Amino acid sequence: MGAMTEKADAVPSAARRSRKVPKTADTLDIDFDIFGTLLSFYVRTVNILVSQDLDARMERLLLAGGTGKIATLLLVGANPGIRPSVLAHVIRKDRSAMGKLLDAMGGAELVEQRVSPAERRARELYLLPKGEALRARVRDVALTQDRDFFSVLDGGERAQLLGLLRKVYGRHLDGVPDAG
Amino acid sequence: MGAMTEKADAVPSAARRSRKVPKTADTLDIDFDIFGTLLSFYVRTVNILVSQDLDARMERLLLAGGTGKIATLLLVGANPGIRPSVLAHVIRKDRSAMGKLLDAMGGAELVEQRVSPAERRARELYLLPKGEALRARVRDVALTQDRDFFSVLDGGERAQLLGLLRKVYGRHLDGVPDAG
DNA sequence: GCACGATGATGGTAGGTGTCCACTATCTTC
DNA sequence: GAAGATAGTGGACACCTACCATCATCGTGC
Repeated sequence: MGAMTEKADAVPSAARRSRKVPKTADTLDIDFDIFGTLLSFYVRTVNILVSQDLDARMERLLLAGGTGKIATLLLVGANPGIRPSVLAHVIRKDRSAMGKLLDAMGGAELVEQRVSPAERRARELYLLPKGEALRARVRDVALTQDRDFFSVLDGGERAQLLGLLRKVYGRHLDGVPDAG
Repeated sequence: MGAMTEKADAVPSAARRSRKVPKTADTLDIDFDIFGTLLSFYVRTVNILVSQDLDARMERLLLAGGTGKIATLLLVGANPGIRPSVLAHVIRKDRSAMGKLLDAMGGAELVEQRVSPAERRARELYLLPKGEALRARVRDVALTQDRDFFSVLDGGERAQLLGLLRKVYGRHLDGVPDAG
């Protein structure tokens, strides 16, 4: 394909590979109106794009879906004993949905729940050996995907974007440390 | 509540209002591991937060859900005659899902589809009077919500975030103009 | 002029996700 | 000891995404 809308890049994302560009209409003269200024539109659409790309790369590791599975592996791995309610809070997931995901991951022998000796209502979460093994691989893929997907940004821009998103996240989520 | 995790802000977001902070566990000493450096995690979580806030503000205007409803109103309004396939592409939505949303919006007398005289396979989209009226109100709410939600950022930071997200968006979506 | 491949839209389906609520066990406060 | 709050569980429901098959239409090549 000529120089038209093709974009040179080394790593095709999942969105790029799927045939999405309409062929018999010009998509280059769209008037975005205020959309061009809405952060929420861009956050949403970039999220869709990065999620599809990440899911495509993870699908052989994680097999089935499970929004929050990656986050759970990584955060439980880094915080053995973390509670479902804390995990749900940090990743902004409904508590009962969190419980269901943990049940599924327990069934897959990735995570186990133990009653907290400090408080018998609460559970502590720990990775099982299969979970530890998967965590290592998920970590590698996640880091690589993040680097590749956002490679259009140079190092300084990447740090800027991270800082700004963290600032927004920190502002809207109570009781969460400044991550990093 | 003391100075603990309460954050001073003028406009409580939907996420802030819902009781999400675990009460009997410390959430401030979480080790984010690599998550603290993953743009994808922040993009995803900020998206959840901003979507919930936006949905809360829009719910009386839009009544039922409809991911893409806001985008459709604004983009069809700004581009009368736009095609479903183009719209789907720009907002990264499955074409058949786009069609279903348009059917629902047609049923609500917000949007109409006309066979394109240029190509009878294609449809052109136009807002109906109810859609135009709703568009005006949705626009106001969207602009206000965006300003309030991202108010932790100053003007320069906001412009930075917008520029960086646009750059990522433009890189991963073929055939889309630099919005703005 | 016709066959074939491509395109735009439509309809159907399956699976996954998010949200909310009721309930139980447990803990704290009065 | 009662009452209210908390952590977790289970169920229900609505919504969303993704994919595929199908049809009408269009463009291209022979």
